[in-house]
Amino acid sequence: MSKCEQCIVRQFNSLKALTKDELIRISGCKTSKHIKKGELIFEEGDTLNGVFCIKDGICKLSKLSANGRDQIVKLVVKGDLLGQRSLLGDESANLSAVALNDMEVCFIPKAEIITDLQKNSNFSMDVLQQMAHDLKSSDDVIVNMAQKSVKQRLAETLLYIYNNFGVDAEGALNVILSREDYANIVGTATESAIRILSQFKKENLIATKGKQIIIKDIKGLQHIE
Amino acid sequence: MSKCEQCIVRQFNSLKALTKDELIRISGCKTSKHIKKGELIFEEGDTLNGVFCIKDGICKLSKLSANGRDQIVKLVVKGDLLGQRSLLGDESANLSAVALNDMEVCFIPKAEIITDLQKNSNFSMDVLQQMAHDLKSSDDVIVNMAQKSVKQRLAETLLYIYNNFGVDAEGALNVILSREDYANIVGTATESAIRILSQFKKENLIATKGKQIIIKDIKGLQHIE
DNA sequence: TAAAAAATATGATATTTGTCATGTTTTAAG
DNA sequence: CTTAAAACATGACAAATATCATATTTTTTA
Repeated sequence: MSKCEQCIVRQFNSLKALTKDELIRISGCKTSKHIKKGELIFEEGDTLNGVFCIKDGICKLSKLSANGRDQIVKLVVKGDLLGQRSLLGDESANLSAVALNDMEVCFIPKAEIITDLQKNSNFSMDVLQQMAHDLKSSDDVIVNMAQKSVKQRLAETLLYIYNNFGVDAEGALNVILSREDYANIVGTATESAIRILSQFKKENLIATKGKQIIIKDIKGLQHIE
Repeated sequence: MSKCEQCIVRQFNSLKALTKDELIRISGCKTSKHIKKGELIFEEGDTLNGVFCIKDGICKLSKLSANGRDQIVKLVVKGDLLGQRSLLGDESANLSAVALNDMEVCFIPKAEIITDLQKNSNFSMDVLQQMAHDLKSSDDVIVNMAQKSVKQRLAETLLYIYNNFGVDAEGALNVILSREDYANIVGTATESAIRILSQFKKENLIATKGKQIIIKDIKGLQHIE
């Protein structure tokens, strides 16, 4: 079993604010887990007894809407922590988490995190900052959802993925999503997402090869409409 | 000048977790402010050097979208704290705050809050819980924006105001918003908001008298579409 | 590998929502 | 109190988006 105090991933999240001793203690009670593509990590309504630290892979956080459609609220990557909110609020999970590719995650029991939050103010301040930042992003997403067209939102989603997750050797986006996933991020019908992607392709903004998407004209995508 | 340690309002927010000594110290450096209806409290991009504690009144938090329209992200009431996020993230304000009626607010300098967050873990845990809860609400708003029709969102907004801000002696909503404000909450054109409110009136879901709105059929509004 | 299932694609059409125009009512200012 | 400005209201039409139908392609399963 790998050790937290030697894990590079923690540099990307609030765990970096923990002391060596705290990390060693966490290391002793954490569990590692391999999760396959498509697998459910937790579901809306589940009680989470700890947080997940993503060592590798990507997953989507989504919520079932009253009309029966899934809304993807966030993509979570290597280095992110998952489930702090439910833990802090002492509420059941508000979102479901599903792996988009094979993942490596560590599970840290609730009690450990709470203890450290109470004792180490560097840690709690870091978590607070992280959450303040998340709240700001959420507000921005709300504004985009409310004020921008489906076409603009889809273009921004492509650029978001491009900027945050990068491309492979052929220039294709590293995150592979189905058209349905794109529709569920943007909040539209799957057919609409397919149609708009086809249109982007005709207009030479992107190129596609199966599920792979290559961004060809960043400025064009930035200036939709 | 009133004293924080005797102020009832603090029971509604995280300041309740402060000790008596901390409250007395804050009391000594806070400033009170009267804000008139329609006045700007702070604007997107402003640097906030503290937080506002709302003693009385209601204000709207909004953000200017790229298309030039304001999106109202949240309504803030008596007891709420305003501006923690910008303070924590050390970023400029992401939203503008405008008073919807006459307000009484106290301004607490940044340094005081930060000190208490670092020294009093009860306080920081309470703020963390509050933010976790806010993040959950934000996710719910995103899902609603993305998946529900304008009509449903407007109905939910009316119910939200009804449930959270109550009604006066005649049964009219306590919060008085313009049709434009409603449009900016829901993320639609002002004309569309007006049209839908007219329709609700025809269907006997609400009654209106100028800007006043009386909710007549809660279940009807809950089951739009 | 063949068959079944799922994902992608596209047309036709209905519904929702936005925009522009124009009139009326309410509110604010002098 | 009168007038100007703002807010409200509604019609006509345009644009965006959803829905349903039906192929085609890709992926999965047996």
